[in-house]
Amino acid sequence: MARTTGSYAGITGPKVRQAALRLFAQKGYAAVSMRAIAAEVGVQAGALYNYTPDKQTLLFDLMQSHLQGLLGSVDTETSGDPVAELERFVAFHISFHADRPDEVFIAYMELRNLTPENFAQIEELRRAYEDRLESILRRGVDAGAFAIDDTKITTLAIIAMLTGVNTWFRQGGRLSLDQVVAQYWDLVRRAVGAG
Amino acid sequence: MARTTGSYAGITGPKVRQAALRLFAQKGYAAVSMRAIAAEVGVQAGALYNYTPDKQTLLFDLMQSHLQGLLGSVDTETSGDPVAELERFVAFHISFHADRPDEVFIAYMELRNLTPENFAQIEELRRAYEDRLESILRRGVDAGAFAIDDTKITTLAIIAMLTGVNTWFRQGGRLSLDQVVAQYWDLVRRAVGAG
DNA sequence: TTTGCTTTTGAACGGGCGTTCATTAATTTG
DNA sequence: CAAATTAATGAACGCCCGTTCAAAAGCAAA
Repeated sequence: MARTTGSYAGITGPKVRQAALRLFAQKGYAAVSMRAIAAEVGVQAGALYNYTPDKQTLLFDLMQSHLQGLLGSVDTETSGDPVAELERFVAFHISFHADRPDEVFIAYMELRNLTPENFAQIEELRRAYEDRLESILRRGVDAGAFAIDDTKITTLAIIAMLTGVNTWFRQGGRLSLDQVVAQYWDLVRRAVGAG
Repeated sequence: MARTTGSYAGITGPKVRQAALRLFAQKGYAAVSMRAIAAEVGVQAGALYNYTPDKQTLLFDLMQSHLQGLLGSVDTETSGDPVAELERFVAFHISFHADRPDEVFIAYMELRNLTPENFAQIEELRRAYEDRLESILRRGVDAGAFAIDDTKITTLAIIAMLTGVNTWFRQGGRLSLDQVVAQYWDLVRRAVGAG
């Protein structure tokens, strides 16, 4: 046998990414073999190399896509109202992450499985995202809207708190996403001393 | 060769645990071989099986010890002053975790590498710890000291925020541990509406 | 219908994996 | 000093790993 009936790169390619995403999130990068990914796609291991040069790049591409999507979706315009901007950020972060649990899990858990060069690139994207939040906080402090000692620490604290939602939130659970967002906005709003 | 000069179970045993701890934290459970742990200890792979029945149990024991230490060290007495109890909890959590970065990392990152039975046991310990915080929050709400909508969510949000310290805090960095504790206590105190 | 391109197979490569165990050396016990 | 116990070796077990590649089959264009 060789090429199989109905096989197209435009179909198999995305399937490979989806299978890798699911399995990496579920079992971890190191615990997932290329043969396991291939089995999930319904193909032999060798065929995966039509879609990625190697396993490491497959991981890196998944992380990079996720973070680029995150950076591309977060609001960047300044309204002059830091409180409103912060509220928007909180709602955006929780919603975006809740929609992509596997991507988020991988982006946080598999950093140590990146080569140093790939790690540096991913870290840069993450830092750029954190900077978006810190910029809101700084402008809020300057405007007298927030009472914060250290914007860097507060940035990291808020992001850790918000990302933590993904460890327990499930669609269809006790609380709707809107309710969760409202709860966390309450916590964040008061933590930064706004209102 | 066989038994080596100066070899004692009381020395090799802890070495095995330390090596596994360090390597699991650095590279991840699945990416660390028994041979790599043995090399770190300075022994052949077969000798490890004098100290653990298998690799899985080695991981489980590390997690269990950590969480039992956590539960055994957290303050359990109720003072009647929920604000003071919460402040104590924040300081304890940050300090205890800052002293044990490898244990914390493993306890959060390697959950998916536990067998279902082992996972259930670890989860029970974690939940018991979370319950300590939630109990403080509930008593504070009852006493009118805190303004919180949902104590369960607030518990998870606070723990995620505090544990996040471990992703960036390093001894000898820009901030001392006391400064970090003070910053986070500010954030938490205001988030729960105390003072 | 032939040609050329795309896609996959399946075998093979060298190597590492967790674990077991007979053997042996170091140490303690009597 | 002899016997018993402890702690390690090192080879072996069967198996899985990431990756490569010649060969073959499906498909599109002429």
